[in-house]
Amino acid sequence: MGTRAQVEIKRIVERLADAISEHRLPPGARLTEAKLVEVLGANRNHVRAALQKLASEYKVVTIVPNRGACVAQPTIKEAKDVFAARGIIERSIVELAIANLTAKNRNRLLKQLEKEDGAIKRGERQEMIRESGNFHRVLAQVAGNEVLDELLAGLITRTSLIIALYQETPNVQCSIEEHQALVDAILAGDRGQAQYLMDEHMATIQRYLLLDERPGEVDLQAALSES
Amino acid sequence: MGTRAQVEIKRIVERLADAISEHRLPPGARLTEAKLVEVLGANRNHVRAALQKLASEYKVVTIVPNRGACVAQPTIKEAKDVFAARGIIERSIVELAIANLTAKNRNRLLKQLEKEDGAIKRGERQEMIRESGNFHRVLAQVAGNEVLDELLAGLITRTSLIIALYQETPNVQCSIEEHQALVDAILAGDRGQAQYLMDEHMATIQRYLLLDERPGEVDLQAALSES
DNA sequence: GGCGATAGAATTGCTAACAATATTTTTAGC
DNA sequence: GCTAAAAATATTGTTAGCAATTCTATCGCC
Repeated sequence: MGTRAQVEIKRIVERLADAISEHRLPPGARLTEAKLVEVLGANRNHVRAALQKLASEYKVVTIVPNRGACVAQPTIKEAKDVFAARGIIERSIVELAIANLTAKNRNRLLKQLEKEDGAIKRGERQEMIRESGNFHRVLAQVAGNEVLDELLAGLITRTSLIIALYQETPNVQCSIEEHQALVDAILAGDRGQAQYLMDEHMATIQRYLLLDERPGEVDLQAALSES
Repeated sequence: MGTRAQVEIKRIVERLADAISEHRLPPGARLTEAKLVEVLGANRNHVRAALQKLASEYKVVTIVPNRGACVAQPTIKEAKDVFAARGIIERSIVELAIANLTAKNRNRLLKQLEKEDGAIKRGERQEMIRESGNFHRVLAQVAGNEVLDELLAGLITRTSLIIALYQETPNVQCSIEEHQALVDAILAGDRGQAQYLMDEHMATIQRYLLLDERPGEVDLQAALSES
C-alpha cells in the first residue's frame, strides 16, 4: 500500500489506540465510520483499514459484520491471559535490560521517571496514564529486543483497555513509586530484586481489578428466577 | 468488515503464511497482486488486505510503496530477537502446560507426537514441517493461555521464514526425538527438566543457522576491490 | 395500550473504473 | 555499438458510487 495511506492509517490507529488507552473511549463505545471520518478528517477507506487493524492485531476493537465497530469488552479469561502474558514478557525484559545497561540507557530510564514525575506534579491525568505506559516501553527499548518491545506494546494497549473495563476505583494504572524502585534495582544490577519488583508491580495493578466474577454474559434466567 | 471478506482474507493469509513456513515461497520471492489473484482465485482487494496483514502483523512480507510485495528477508538482528522472544514464551508455556495437565491435554500431546511420527515415516517433507510447527501450537493450547498461543503462532511463522533464509543445511526444523523427550518430561511433571529440554530445543534449531556474519547489505566496494 | 409488520433511513460492504508510479522496451543520437 | 531519452507496458494506489444489511420510526391490528 502506498506510503501515504500507510502513514495515514497508522495515524488513525494511534489516535484511536491512545484514546482507548487513556480511557477517553470507554469499552463498548460505538465507532461509526462516518463519525470517525468527520472527526479525524480522514478517508473512509483509511478509517476502515485502521479499524480492521485495531480489531485483528490489537484486539481493542470488536467488529460485528454489517453492524460496525465498537471498543472491545474483553472477557475475564482474556483479561487474565493478557496479564499473564504481559507479566512473562515484562519479567524477561527486566532481565535483558540489566544485561544491556549502558550510560545512554541509564539516562533514558532516569529521564522517563522525570517525565512521569512532571506529569503527576502538573496533575495532567491523561499525560500520567500515557507516560506510565511509556515507562514500560522505554524499559523494553533498553532491553534491546525489538520483537519483545512490539509484543509488549500491544499488550500494554490491551491492558489499558482491561483496566478501563474492570477497575473498581478510578485510579491511575501504575504508581510512580514502584517505577522508581524498579529503576533503582535495575541500575544497581540487582536482577532478583528487579524481577521481584516487576512481579509485584504487575500484581498490584491486577489487585485493583474485579477479575473474580463475570459481569458480562449473565444468565438472565438464573439471575431473575427468585425475584 | 463483512464476515465473508474476513474469512476470505484469512484464507489467503493462511495460504501464504503456510507457503512461506513450508519453504515453498523463498525469502525475497515477489508476490504480484495479479498473480495471486489468478492463482488463489481471489478478489484483488482481498489479496491486498492479506498482504497488508502479512506485512504489518506477521512481518513475513515486505511491501515497498508502488513496487509491490515480496517475501521478507529479516536481518540477523531481527532473527536473533525473534528467537529470543520465542524462547522466552516457549519456556513459560512449558511451565503453564505442566500446571494445566488434564487427561484430555495429555492425550492431545501424545496424538500430536503420533502425527509427527506418521509424517516422518511417510516421508512427507512439507507435512513434517507443518506438524513440527503444530507441536508447539498444541503445547501452547495445552498451556491454556490464548494470548500466548497467538503470540507464539506469529513467532513460529517468523521463525520458519528465518530458517529458510539462514539455514546452512537443508534440514528440517525440529527433531521428533526432542519433542518426544519434552513431552515425556511434561507428562512426568518435571518442570526443571522440561524447561531445560525446551531451552536446548530452541538452541539446537539456532545452532544450524548462520547468524554470525551478515550476508545482506554487503559492501560492494569492499567485496570487489581486490578482484 | 401492547405487539408485530412494513417502509424509510442510516450504516456498512463491495466492486470496478480511474490515476499514479515504476519497469521495460523502443528509438534516436553520438 | 553504446548511452540516454522517451514511449509503452505493467503494476500498484485511490476513489466514488452502488449494493446489501441492519436499525428506527411509523402504522395497522389484536
